[in-house]
Amino acid sequence: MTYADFMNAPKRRDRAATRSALLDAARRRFAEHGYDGTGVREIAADAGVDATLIFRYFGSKRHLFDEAANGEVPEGLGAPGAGPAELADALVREVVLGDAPAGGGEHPLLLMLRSAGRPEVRARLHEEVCDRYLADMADRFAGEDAALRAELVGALLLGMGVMRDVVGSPVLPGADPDRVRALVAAMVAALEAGGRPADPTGP
Amino acid sequence: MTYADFMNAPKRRDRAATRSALLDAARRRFAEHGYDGTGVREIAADAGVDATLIFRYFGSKRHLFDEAANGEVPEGLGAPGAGPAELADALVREVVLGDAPAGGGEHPLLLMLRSAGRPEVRARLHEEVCDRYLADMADRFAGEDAALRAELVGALLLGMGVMRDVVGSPVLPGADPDRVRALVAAMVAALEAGGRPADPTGP
Amino acid sequence: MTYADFMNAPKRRDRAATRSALLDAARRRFAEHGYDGTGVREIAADAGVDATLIFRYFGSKRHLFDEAANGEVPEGLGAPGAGPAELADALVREVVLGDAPAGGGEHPLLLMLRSAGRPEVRARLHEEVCDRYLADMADRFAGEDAALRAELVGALLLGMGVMRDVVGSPVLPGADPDRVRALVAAMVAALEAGGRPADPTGP
Amino acid sequence: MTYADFMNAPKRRDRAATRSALLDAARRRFAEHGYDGTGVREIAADAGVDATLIFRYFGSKRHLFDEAANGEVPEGLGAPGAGPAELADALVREVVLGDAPAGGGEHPLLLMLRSAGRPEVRARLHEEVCDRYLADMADRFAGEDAALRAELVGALLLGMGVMRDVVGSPVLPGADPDRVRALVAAMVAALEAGGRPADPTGP
DNA sequence: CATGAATGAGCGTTCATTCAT
DNA sequence: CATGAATGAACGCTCATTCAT
Repeated sequence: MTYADFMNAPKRRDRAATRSALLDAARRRFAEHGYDGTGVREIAADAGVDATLIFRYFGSKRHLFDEAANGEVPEGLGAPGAGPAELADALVREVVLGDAPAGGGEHPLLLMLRSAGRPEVRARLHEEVCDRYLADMADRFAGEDAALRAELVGALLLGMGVMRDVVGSPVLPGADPDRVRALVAAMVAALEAGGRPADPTGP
Repeated sequence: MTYADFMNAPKRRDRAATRSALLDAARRRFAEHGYDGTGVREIAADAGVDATLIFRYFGSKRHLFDEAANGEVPEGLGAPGAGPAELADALVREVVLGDAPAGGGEHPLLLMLRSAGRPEVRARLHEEVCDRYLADMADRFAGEDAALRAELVGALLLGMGVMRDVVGSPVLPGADPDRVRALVAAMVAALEAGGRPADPTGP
Repeated sequence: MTYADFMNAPKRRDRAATRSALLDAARRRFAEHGYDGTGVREIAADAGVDATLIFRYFGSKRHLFDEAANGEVPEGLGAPGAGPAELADALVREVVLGDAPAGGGEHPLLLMLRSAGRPEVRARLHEEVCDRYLADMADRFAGEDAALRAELVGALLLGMGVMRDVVGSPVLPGADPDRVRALVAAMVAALEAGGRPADPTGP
Repeated sequence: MTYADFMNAPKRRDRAATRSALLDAARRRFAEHGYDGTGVREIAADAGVDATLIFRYFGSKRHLFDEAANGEVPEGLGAPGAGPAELADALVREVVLGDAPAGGGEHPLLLMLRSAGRPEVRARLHEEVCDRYLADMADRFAGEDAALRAELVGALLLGMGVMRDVVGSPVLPGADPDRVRALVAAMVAALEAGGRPADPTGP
C-alpha cells in the first residue's frame, strides 16, 4: 500500500481526478441552473478546487459545457434492423427510466434543453436531435410521412424527459416501468398502424 | 385648441400603452432568448421607451418576466365534459399548430421552458403543467392509471412544442395540420384503449 | 444663482464634467504608469466616479487611452514656410519647455512612449512621428539627406522629452529656457550647414 | 559506463546553462514586448525549461528583469581624457549603429525604456543615465552650463535610439554610418562652440 | 413623472507564484 | 532538484438597479 493509496481520501494533486470532478460538478450545475445560471466559481467550489483549473483543463466555460454535454451520448441506439417500436422502447429505458449507460445524471439532451436560451446550444440540440435521433427513427418507419411519425415518437420521448426533469412531474418516476413501456409501445404501434389505409381524414 | 390639448398631444404615451408595449417586447425577447439572454435595455429599446420604466412599472426584471408569462394562459381548454381525445385535439391546435388565442407568439409554457434554468421559472412551470393541464387531463381518463396516461398525452404535446420551438425541427411546421391531428388522435386513442384488459406486457 | 451653481463643488451628475475628469485622470495615470500598469478602477477612483462610467463614456480602456493620447496633438506646428530652425524652436517650446497648448500634462507622444510595450501603441507612435513630424521637418531641409537630418532633429527633441519625463533628469526643467533654445538652435544650424561641402569625414 | 555516468548524461542541463538560457530569453522578450507584455511562461518556453525555474533561480519576475537589464551595461565608455566629441562618437557607434559590445540585442537603456511604465524601472533608468552617462559627459564639457550641454548630447543619442528601436523609423538603420557620425559630430561641435560669447538670444 | 448619470456586484479570464510529489 | 497541479488576486467588462435632477 503506497502513500498515495493511504491518502486517497483528500486525493489532491491528481490531474485526472480533478478533471472529472470538475466535469461531474459542471454536469450537475448546468443541468440544475442552465448555462447562464451557473458560474465557474460555483462549479469549482462543488468540485472542491480552484476556479482557474477550469481554464487550465478545459480552456473556457464554453468548452467545459460542451464536454459536459458531449461525452456520454450513447452511440448504438438499438438494433440496426429493428423497427420503431424496439427503438422507442430502448430510448424510453435510456432517456426516461434512467438506465443511463453513463450512470451519472441526466441525458445530455435534457442538459442542453435547460440552456436552450443560448443560440449555440440550440444549434447543437437541433443537430443532435434532427440529424441523429429523428433520422434514425424515420428510417425505420415505412410509408410516405415517415418523418412526421418519427417526429411524433421523438416528441413523445423528449416530452417525457422534459416532464420528469424540467417540469418535475412526479408521475413518471413513480410509475411502474413496465407499464410505462407498454403504454408507449401502444402509442408507437398506433403510429405504425395509422398510415394511409385507415384514412383518418380530419374535419 | 386648449392648453390641455396642446400638452396632451405630444405625450399621449400614457401608462397603459407603455406598460403593454413593454410586456409585448418582453414576451418576444424572453421567448426568443430566454430570461438570462435578455437584457432590460433591449426590451425597453424594442418598446421604444427608457429602461428605467421597467422598474417603475414592474419593479424588477423578474416581475416583468412573471407578468409576461402570466397574462395569456388560456382559461377554457376544451369542453368540460369532453373526453381526452377532444382535449388533446384542442391542445394540438392551440399549442402546436399555432391557432394561438393570444395571437402574438408562442405558448406561455414554451416561453417558460426557454428559461427553465431559473428555479422560480421551473416552479411556475411545474405548477402550471401539473396542477392545471395534467390534472384536467387525468380527470377525463377512466381507469386506474389515469395520471400516467394523462402524463403521456401531456408529454407528447409538450414534446411537439419543444420540437418546433426549441429544437427547431422543420417537420411539424411543414406538415399537413389535419394529418398531424389524425396521428395524435390515434396515439391518444391507443392510450384510451390500452387499459388493463389488453395486457401489453413489454419484453 | 442657481442651485447647481451653489452645489458645483461636488458637481455630481454632470456628463461633460465626469467625462473630462476621467480623461484627465487617465492621462495622468497612463503617463505615470503606462497602459498596462494602469487599471480602470484606479482611473475612476482618481476621477472620483465609478469605474463602469469608463465603459459608458469611452467603450473600453483601449478607447479611453486612444482618446487620452489623441485630443491635444497640436495641428499647426509652425509657420508653413519657415525653415527647420523655426520649426525646431516651436517644438522645443511646445514639447520640452511645457508651453503646452492643452496645458494639462505631458505631450501625447511621451504619453505613448511610456506604453510603448503595446504593439498598437507603437504603431500609432510610428505613424505620428514619421508621417507627421518627420515628414514635415524633412520638407524644410534642403539637400540630399534631408530625411536623415530631419531624423536627427526629431531625435534631439524626442530625447529631450524623454530626458525630462521618462528619465526624470532635473537639468532641463531647471535650465534657462532661452539658453536651451539657443543651444538647440545652434545644433540645428550645424545640421543645416553640415551638408556636403564641409566634408566632415569621420575617423 | 558507471551508474553516475548513466545518471548524468541525460540531465546535463546544469544550473549555469539553464540560468543563462533564461536570462537570454528574458532579455529578448522584455526588449520586444516590455515588462508587462511578457509572461514568465513565454520566457521559460523560449528557454525550453519549466516556468517555475524562474522562481527557483531568480526569485521573481521582477528580479529576473533586473538581472536581465543589469549584466551588460558596458563599463568603459571612451578614453577617460577625451572630449565630448569623441565620447559622443563612441556612443553613437555603440548605442545607435549597433556595434554593441554584448552583441546580443539592444542596448540595456532602450530595453528599460520599453518598460518605463514601472516606477522601479524608471528609477534605475534615472540613476543609470544621470549618474553615469550624463555625469561623465558633463565632466568633458568646459564652461558654465556643462550639465545642460551634456544633457543635450545625451538627449540626442537617446532620441536616436528611441527613433530606431521604439518608433521604428527606417531612416537611421538605412543611413550611411559615417554620414550619421559626421552629422552628430557637427551638432556636438556646435554645442562646444555655443558657449557664452556668440550671444544667441532667442526671439 | 421621466430622464439618464451613477452604482456595485458579479462575470469569465489571466497571471505570477506556491507547494506537494 | 524538477515537475506541474493548485492557488488567489487582480484584470476588463456587463448587468440590473437606484437616485438626483
